[in-house]
Amino acid sequence: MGIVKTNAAPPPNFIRNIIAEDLKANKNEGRVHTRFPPEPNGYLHIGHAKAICLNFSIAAEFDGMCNLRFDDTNPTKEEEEYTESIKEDVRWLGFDWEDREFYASDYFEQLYEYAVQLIKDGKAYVCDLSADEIREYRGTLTKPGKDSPYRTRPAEENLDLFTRMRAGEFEDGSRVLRAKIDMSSSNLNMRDPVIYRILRATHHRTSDKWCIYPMYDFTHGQSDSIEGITHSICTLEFEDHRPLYDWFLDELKIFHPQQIEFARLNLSYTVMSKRKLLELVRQGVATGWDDPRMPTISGLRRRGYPPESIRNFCDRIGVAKRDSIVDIALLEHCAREYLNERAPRVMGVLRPLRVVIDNYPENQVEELDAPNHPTDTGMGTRKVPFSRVLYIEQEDFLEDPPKKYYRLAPGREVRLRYAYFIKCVDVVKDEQTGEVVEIHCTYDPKTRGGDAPDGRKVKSTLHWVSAAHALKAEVRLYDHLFIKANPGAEKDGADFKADLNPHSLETLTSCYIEPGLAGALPGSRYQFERQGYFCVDHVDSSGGALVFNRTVSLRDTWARIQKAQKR
RNA sequence: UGGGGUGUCGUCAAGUGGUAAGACACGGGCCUUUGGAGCCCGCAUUCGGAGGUUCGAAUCCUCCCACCCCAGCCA
Repeated sequence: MGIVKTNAAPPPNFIRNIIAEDLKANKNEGRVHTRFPPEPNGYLHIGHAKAICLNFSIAAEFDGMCNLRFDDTNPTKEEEEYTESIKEDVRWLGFDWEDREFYASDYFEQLYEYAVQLIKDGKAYVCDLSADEIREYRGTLTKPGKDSPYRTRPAEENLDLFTRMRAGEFEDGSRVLRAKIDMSSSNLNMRDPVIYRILRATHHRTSDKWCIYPMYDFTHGQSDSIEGITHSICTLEFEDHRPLYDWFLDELKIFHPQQIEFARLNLSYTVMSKRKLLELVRQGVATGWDDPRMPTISGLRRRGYPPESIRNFCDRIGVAKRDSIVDIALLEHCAREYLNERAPRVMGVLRPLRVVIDNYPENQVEELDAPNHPTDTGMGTRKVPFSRVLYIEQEDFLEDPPKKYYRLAPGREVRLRYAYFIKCVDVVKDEQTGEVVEIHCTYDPKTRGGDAPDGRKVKSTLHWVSAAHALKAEVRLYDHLFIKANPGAEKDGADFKADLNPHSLETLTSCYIEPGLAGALPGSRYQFERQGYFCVDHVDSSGGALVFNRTVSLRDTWARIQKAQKR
């Protein structure tokens, strides 16, 4: 079957309903066969993930199959690099197309034969009009087009010309093969569409074998037909093309898949078109397709999103026909939900503040026990070293705390997670700037492990790290790529890049993490307690130098309280 | 102003003539050695609008309005 066992059955949607009905009516002898048909001209993004999950999970649900097929009909835009990345991404998402890896270019010979068949049937003709002329003859949305003077060429002449097009006798763009349909159709796709063009470009798979290439519209439906696809699921913009695909299939008298269209995914605070994504990459706004701020699969992977969380997201957003923008908060929620269960807990201080425990013996080091997960005891425990000099988070100490601030302040006692209660007794400031550079505390030896035998409570628990033992690390904090939910949508013709978030990346280079993280594997994911989920960057972590990408922060109630207080 | 689509909570989205699921977000409470997690509660008298049919309409009919897609030898 070729499908990874994923979540429970995804929720129903109109496409599944249609297929269920078809099955009930024994259409296609009860066979369900889908396909994911990317063009290898860019990297996959989360919108593609929606299509991938839909096609593969439908196949799984109805005991069918799902093919991977590259729609590689335009050699000027397509590259090997892209097909490799696409395969990697689909695999990483957890899907398996087994031996059904196909290319539209596999069908070039067959497609050529189909074209010949159309010519012989008087349903296609070679047109000598230039591109500009074809555009003129096409008419407009409100005005019908007019027939090409070459429309009435006899079949034998068309056949001869088409053969010679293939043989390379004519210049690029000098002639074209067109379907003979209806120049006055209200559907522009039916106004004698071009189905073959002369194009001398080296194809990444067929090399220089061809100098004519079929158009997508002449390729897609027939490729589905050849593969026996029962349900061709695609996005809304192809709804207008369906009559054309139907026309080809009917004229050619070949197996007729059923096309069903759904709305593509839009996510708030990002962009999803390959064109825009490519622009961000080319102009260096993003460091590459796999920049962790990108909505690409490779970007999300590098950011630390587990594939399970993406699949779950795709199940939850539903499938429908209306244009919509899904709140990116749902994606983030899916990551938190999965990671909360699976990510080992660890302590890391992002913006260190030095803490000296005055009454702790100078050279003493204790190895304290810390569970790797608050509820899943199966994840075991680890030792964390504690000593006289520690680092805590700068924001966890305030000399003059506002109302509802529970953390450390002069004279106040808090708990260091898995360690001791400490009380702040002194503050050292920079004489020039007045900035707090170090604080002094005392600890209560009787609170080892974090509980006071006398039952006294503290209002907060802080994460920490032993200065002498901590590892230095770089941490990259990410925020939404754009400051607008729908970038570039405010005013007409506005450049979407005007809405870029200037603070989408914050790099922290002097973070301290607990020593147990030494040798953490690239791609491994942790929760830094009280901070968020982090993933070891597999590109920039090298040798002993660890670089962490923040996947998502934890929900931050304190931040919300602060926001409310400001208002 | 041609054709094809779509309009249900802040955001997604079920619902297909029997009286508005669910999720995220948001608000409140409980609990807590992560201000995390978890648990509980609240959150559309109303389905783009106006008429009509019906005992009964988000669902059927009529008209209107808004938004999206199409004039590549791109996919």
